Amino acid sequence: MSDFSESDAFDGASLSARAMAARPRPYLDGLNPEQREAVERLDGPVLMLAGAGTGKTKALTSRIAHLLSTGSARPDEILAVTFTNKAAREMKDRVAAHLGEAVEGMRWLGTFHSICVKLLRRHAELVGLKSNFTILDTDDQLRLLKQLVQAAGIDDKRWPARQLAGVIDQWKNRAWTPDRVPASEASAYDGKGVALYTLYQTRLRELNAVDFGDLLLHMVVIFQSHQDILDRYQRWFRYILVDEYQDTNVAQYLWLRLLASGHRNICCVGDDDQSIYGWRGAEVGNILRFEKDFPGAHVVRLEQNYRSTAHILAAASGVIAGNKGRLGKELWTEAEGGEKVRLIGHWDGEEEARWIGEEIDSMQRGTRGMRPIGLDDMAILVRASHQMRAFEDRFLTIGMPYRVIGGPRFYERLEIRDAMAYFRLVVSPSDDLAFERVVNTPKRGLGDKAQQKIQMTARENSVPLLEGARILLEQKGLGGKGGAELGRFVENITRWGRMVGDEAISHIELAEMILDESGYTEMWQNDKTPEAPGRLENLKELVKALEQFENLQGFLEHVSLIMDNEQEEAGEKVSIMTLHAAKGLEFPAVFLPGWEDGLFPSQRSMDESGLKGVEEERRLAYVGITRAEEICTISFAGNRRVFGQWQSQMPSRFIDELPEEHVEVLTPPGLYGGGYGAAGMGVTGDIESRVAAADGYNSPGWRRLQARASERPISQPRESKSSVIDMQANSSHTVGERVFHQKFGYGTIAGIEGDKLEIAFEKAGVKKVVARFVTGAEDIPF
DNA sequence: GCATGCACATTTTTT
DNA sequence: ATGTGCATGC
Repeated sequence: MSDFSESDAFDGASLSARAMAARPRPYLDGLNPEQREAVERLDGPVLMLAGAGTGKTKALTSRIAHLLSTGSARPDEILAVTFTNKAAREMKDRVAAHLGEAVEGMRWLGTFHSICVKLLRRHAELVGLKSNFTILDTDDQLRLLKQLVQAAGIDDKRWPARQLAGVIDQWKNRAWTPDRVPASEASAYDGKGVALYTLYQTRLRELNAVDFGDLLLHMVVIFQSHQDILDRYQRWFRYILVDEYQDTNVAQYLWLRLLASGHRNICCVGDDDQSIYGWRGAEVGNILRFEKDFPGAHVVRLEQNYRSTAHILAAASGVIAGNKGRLGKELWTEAEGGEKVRLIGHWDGEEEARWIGEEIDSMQRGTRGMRPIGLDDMAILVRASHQMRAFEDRFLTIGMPYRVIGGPRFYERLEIRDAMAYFRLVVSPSDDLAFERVVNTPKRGLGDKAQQKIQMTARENSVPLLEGARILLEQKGLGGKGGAELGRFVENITRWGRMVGDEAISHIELAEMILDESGYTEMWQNDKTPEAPGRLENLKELVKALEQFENLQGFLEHVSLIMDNEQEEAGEKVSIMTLHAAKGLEFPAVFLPGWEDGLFPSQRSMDESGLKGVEEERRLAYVGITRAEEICTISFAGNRRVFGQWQSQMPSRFIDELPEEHVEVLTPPGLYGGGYGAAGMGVTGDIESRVAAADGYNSPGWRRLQARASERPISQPRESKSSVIDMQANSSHTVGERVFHQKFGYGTIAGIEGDKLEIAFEKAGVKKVVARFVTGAEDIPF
């Protein structure tokens, strides 16, 4: 058991601890034996191997409840780390459900990054920073690196700054400071990687800024070089809990190991079979090595699944069994019955999207004698985001409501970053990155030349850019329109800066004033692109978000780490997302399209990481299948447009790994039956070789699919019926009318069929769209 | 300083 | 196909 000599507070608290322990523990009810073990074994290292849908969060939150109610730790003595804000919030909510207000005391429940910010603000001076350092997002980071690359006289065409950013990130993920980068990396970025990394870190220090990677890295450095500080935290954090341990990188691992090395009361929860972030530095090795790192560790396996049918679990198990070096775990369920995993092949990607659209429609209406499934309970999970396009196009055409999960997040949007840069500059006039971002946005006639002059003046006087601009103007170094505009800009920023602490104006009014008087709002009002109205809407949202903060500084402080302000629009919708984004979610009905070699598993992953790459892709397949509760439909297409070129596709190798007895092969309407030639309209390329490729493919599923399909006549897809254009249709639209569509922008109506409009879009080409998704162009409020 | 055209690449993504 | 980033020309 654990080493209690460390804990001086414990004995004194034992009376209250005993009293606490005597209280009922409702949170233990409803746990299965394994969960209960994971909850009750508080001391010493514990590895909770929690398969998909096995009640991991329940066990984790019950464990926290147990720690608190047995008096083993006070709320602020528990360090509980997650990867995402969403996970942290969920954990907090669920602990609150057990314990009520006590969660508020859990100051150390959060993401790796948010906890490190708190710690680093306390000890910033140890790494040459002030405690009010700013956190750069990836955008700022890239612009900074671009400047350094250019200053070093490097051809950034051959050596893009983006690549350097990647290299540095990977190094930081491995907790390598510039002086610790191993010699084997010397050739990185044309041999100049390490030098530029050094330069970059110096520049960050000058700017009193850190990037995301630094948050962890700096704390590891501080812990490693200041034993006294480490000691303090080792004693303070009496219990450590880590969620999604399989996703930790080296820096995070070192950070945890340092903190846990005293009492070793660390409980890591994870699933090696769901490690899908190797490409961004996660080390599956961390979880595989746990028992070596923490000798005597107790391993608990949660294998009873409460989510999916037996067929779905068997299919997932069948696939993941192909991986080597697993910790070993097999999901099982008490639930009986259920449909087999469904497998279907299509002619091409568009056909696949059309079929899935129809399938969703029929599931929603409860045809085939099944209970209807709501759109919110269905999801399409793709390997790569470009696959989403086919579905979006199709759904817009048939009027199927959908939502895309992931994509650019609120605070990553252009207009939000611009607005934030204005706020940053007003609050801290020395924020050069913010200055650069907005000095010519909206256009103020300040191009490269003018900006270089500002840079030069600032450098000569060793002052920030804003101050440099002021000096330049005093020296009459910039005339004409640009000079006048710059003068107004500098004067405005200064004026707003004085208002920051002013009682007479709220920070919300100030924010509105900044956006209006800078001309930023106006810029978007004059913009006629389809995105403009949305951007104005987002700016309003941003100002609204300010209400929850006392002042601008407080707002800026928080926003840098909380980038997940996903607001949920109402209404039943099918979800479309990547497999990565789906981790942790579940849906009664799941569609897994695009199971073709090269797409999934992705060619790039295989090329770059070989067998390791395939194994990570296989885990992705496992994650995908285990998202489904009742119906899981896997599909692939024989032909797909890849980078604008038609390519014939081989079904994914993972399809062959599905256990046949748990799979039902569906027959697509009129597909392979007539052979390849008959259906090959509009398809370029070598048909013979595709037939040969298909013949060479001998999986049971494929052969059965071909055999069954050949018994059926070829039916035509519905949409290809010749379109009767009815000018008299009872529609509020007329042919020739100019209209606006949220997604496709402006266009002219070319034809009307019932409730569908055929529209020639200016940008997006000719599309058929359901009429209610379209407004008259004049109705758009500009 | 800005608009237009051409080469280019193109997975997955949190903080 | 399609968007991005850069170079060229006005």
